[in-house]
Amino acid sequence: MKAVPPYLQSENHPQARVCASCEVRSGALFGVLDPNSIVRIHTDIDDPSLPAETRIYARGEPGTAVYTVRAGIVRFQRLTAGGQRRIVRLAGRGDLIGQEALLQQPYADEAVSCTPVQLCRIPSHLVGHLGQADGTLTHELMRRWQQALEQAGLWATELTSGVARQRVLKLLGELSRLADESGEIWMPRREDMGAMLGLTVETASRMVSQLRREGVLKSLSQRRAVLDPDALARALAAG
Amino acid sequence: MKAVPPYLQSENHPQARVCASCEVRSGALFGVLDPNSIVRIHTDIDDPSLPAETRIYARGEPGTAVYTVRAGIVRFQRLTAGGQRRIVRLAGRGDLIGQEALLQQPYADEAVSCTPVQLCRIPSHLVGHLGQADGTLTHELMRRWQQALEQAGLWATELTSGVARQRVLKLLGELSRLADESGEIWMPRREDMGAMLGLTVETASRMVSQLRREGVLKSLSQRRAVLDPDALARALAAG
DNA sequence: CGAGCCGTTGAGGGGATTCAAGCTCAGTGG
DNA sequence: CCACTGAGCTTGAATCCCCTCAACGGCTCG
Repeated sequence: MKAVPPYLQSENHPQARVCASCEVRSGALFGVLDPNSIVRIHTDIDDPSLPAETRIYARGEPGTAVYTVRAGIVRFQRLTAGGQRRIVRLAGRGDLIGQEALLQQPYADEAVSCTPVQLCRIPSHLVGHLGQADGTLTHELMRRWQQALEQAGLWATELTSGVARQRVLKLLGELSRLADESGEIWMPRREDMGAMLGLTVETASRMVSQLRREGVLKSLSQRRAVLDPDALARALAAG
Repeated sequence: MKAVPPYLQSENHPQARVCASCEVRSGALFGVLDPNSIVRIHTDIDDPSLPAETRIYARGEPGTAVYTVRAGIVRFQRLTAGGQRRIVRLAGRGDLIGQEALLQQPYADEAVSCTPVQLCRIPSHLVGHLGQADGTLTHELMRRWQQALEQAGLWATELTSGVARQRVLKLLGELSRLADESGEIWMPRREDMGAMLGLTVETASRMVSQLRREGVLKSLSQRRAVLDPDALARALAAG
């Protein structure tokens, strides 16, 4: 039988319930802090809900806060030296974004909501000087960093090479891993798919249309779709 | 006037001098540990020199050690689901590789030496449980993680989109940043260039030959070349 | 209902790939 | 010393895939 974490005992505090649910979803990033820290955090963190296509922070902006994604999908993007936009990876429920703020560094990418999102905004000064902070927290943070690096590698290897059809198929696979429990996936705008895969809007559109005709994909609305996992797997295997 | 770090005082120990030079080059990753830790480390670390094209570790292999690159160039690569090799990024002098070992995780990528390399092999158990370790060390480690993530993003944005000529030019720019003080750069095998840029061997070769004819590049040997920085900049700007 | 954005589809051209053939160069052994 | 060898590099020709340019339709919103 698991003991109730200290910060769940103060249920009267309005922020407590938010953090509780957050704890469930994000793997207890701050569940290891001592009660005093938790009380301080409860009073200072914000949990903004943002509409889709809202910029959370810009690349190069001084990093003042780190965020947990409680719901929705966030994209990280950058501008090429040539001025074109590239999406580097996506973050979903439970992911930590803007960690570089904890190092007093400017944000490395621009972060934009792809869907309506619910965040947890934690001012970086609250986490304090990381050296003095609790060891389990820093360990967890490093785990997050490694996870992000792994993700970046996966995107780089799987989504930037091969023919257009394969790239789109692999992206659909990734999107299904970010899906909520409804089984529906978020469908990016064609321009965003292009920026993720290094393709043009037209090519992305052609591939999606083709897959829809083949029954791999069924559109529910402009931004929602359902996949046929078997058909997807078969199409991927067919090379 | 800077005080002599503790581990430099035991100059009689053979490993001490290696670490001293390592400290200079890698930004004092372990310069912050207390003297006792340093002594322990001196006795247990290894500083292997490996020829080119040697695998340092494999993807998925249990991570038992972290390495500092003291000299040479290391590539991180992975296999696509389709079985083709992709190079995700490069590491050079002063970079830390295989950090995931510190989290008791398997290595995320395969690491292979591109040139003869000198490494510093630090068994992960020496760094101990990161939570209990010195705060400055964990802070420095997190900085390294962020640096790797930034690099990965740069590779993803700059080297995987645009026409082949531009990609090769940008790669040359990156290689010049990894160059030693001689002003010569390491020229990858064409197959490796392809794996870095998502191009075929032939296309990579054509682009290099073209740039050589234009005077952007001059080959000294199979694996060494010198760049004309101005010509490179002009070619990049010409779009 | 017009405006604007987004998605779709078509036609044509261009750039990368594919397939194929020489070439260079370092290493080997006669 | 030099032919032999094999791996890597280069170049050519043909094909194909993706990009570019363009037009059109659907949808939302003022």
